[in-house]
Amino acid sequence: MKAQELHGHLDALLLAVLEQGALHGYAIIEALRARSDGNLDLPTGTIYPALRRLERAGHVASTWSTVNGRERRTYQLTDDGRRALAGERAGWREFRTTVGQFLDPAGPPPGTPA
Amino acid sequence: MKAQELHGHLDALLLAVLEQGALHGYAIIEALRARSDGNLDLPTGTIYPALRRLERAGHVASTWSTVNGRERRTYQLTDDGRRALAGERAGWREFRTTVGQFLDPAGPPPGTPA
DNA sequence: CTTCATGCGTAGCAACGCTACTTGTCAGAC
DNA sequence: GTCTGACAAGTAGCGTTGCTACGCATGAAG
Repeated sequence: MKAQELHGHLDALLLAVLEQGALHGYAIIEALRARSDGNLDLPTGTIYPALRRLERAGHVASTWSTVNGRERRTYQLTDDGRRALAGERAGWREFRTTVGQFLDPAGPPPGTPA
Repeated sequence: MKAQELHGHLDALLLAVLEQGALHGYAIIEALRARSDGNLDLPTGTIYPALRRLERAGHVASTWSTVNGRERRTYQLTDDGRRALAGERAGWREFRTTVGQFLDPAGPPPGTPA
């Protein structure tokens, strides 16, 4: 899929991936690819700057480690990040509903129950 | 809602609004606001350039008319635009599913049935 | 010894929507 | 008579964001 459309939702995806456990950048890329059935194949030039943004924002924290002589920077969600993720989820639901009113076939999307 | 997230989906929204009949720019803004329960309140600086993009792309065609001494530019979907809208709908569904795999609570989103 | 997977990173670009502004008519308030 | 506000169109310039295309380094495999 054209990843251009991700605009503004990438941060949420990253937080969601890290929700299930700390990962380093390279592993995040693979996790995104795996969990999306290969639909999301994001280049490093997208991920690394995004992670630094998230760190600057306080949503994630990073720690360096060396595995097999290779330097890894492992990112983990902070409490602030967890809160941010909740907000992103709410925002996503609203976005999805709003846009869905125009692009989904008629009938209320049951993804937003009650 | 933050319209920033619209990035890449605005064209689809515009095509979807025009699907139900030709409208002029100002009316499109009101239609978006109405059909989204006020969630989508887009400024003219967003709509007008977008419509010109769509026209340049051949997805819509415009005709001028004067109503009550006020100049109106009415946009209507072209056949090409109708095809584009179908594509946008497919893209939206894919996007929604992909991102939903990360941001929606577990369980298959019934918005994508079968 | 060279290639490939792993792993991090930056510089510069392009796309897109937003803010802020301008121009103009008409209706209604003052 | 004037002025405000809804209607109606438009542009210039900005900021954010993701992408392309690089560079650097290690370890394993051929």
